[in-house]
Amino acid sequence: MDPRDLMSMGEVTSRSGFAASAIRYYESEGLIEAHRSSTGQRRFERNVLRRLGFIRAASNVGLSIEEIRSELGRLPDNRTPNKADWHRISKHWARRLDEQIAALERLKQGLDSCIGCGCLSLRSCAFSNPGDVVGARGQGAQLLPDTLRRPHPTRRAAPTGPA
Amino acid sequence: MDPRDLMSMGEVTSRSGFAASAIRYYESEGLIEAHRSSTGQRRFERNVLRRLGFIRAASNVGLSIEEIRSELGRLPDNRTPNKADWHRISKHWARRLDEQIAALERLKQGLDSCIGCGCLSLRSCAFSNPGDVVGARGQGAQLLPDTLRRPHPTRRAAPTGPA
DNA sequence: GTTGAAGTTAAAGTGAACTTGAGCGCAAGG
DNA sequence: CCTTGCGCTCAAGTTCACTTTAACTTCAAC
Repeated sequence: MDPRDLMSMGEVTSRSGFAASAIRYYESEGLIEAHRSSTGQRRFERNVLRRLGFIRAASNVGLSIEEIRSELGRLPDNRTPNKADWHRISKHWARRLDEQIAALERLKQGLDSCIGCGCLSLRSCAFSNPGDVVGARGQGAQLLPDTLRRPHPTRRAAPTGPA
Repeated sequence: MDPRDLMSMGEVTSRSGFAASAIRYYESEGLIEAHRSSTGQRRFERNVLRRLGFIRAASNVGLSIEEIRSELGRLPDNRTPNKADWHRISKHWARRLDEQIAALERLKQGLDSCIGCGCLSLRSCAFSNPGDVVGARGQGAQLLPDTLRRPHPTRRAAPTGPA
């Protein structure tokens, strides 16, 4: 690998649109790799741009860093990834998007029938029903999957209420 | 208001499904109100249940506390809100959901045409294009609205890159 | 009267995905 | 040579929507 072909941090930030801090973070998380110059500066191979593109796209679809890491891990490490490789690992995104769309449709459905009637009752209204507390637990389709719930870091499971 | 009609914290947690800490938080944020007993315990009017229902539903749609506060602020404060009031303030949620659905459809479309071809190019691929850096800023439909972008607290605007 | 459950406060903690800041070294251009 | 700016590391800060903890007080039942 001719050092001529390696990119500086500045080049990567301007070509990828990511901040330098984000790029360092991705490196620290093992999503991308960097060589070092003799004086310790990062030097990137061109393929990081493609990886960064994938990272942005995946993150737009809602994947976490953890998930992105594991998807990137499926790339071949003995050769340069080709179209088919990228295609393979992003294939099931369509399914995830379909699920998200379906969830929103369900929510809208509930909105029409429930708020449309002005009830918003905690007891009978599935829309505002906590789902675990009043209804049977885990029964029936959740209105929203976790990926679309505004991710409250500390609210890992549904609120269990006071013991 | 007969104190007989007021509810204790325990009653509200079990009827609403929210944890006591969440209820105190909502009170501190001004989303709900509480009276106090002579010894300092909270006493809630029945209408908080309806408000809490609204809060859960709104939060499922993806509204922030800030937005919920302002929506609740539109309720009449001189009389008990009625069906029409609740209906009015939740009316445009359907539109928001439609926008979210449309955004996901666009994303899926992009996925089909862009990742389908294996390109993922930072230059030509709208799917992974940062949108502000490479493309004209603010032009064209965003693939994802802010409500569906995984909300990175510190990333308020799109990354501006290195000056 | 004693006990345990339920309530109170204020302050600190949580998690993700980064950003910001302090305090450095190094590089390139005039 | 000197400045300007890019780059480095490591630690700490940020946001949101709560939860958890510590240290009490009060209520209800026995």
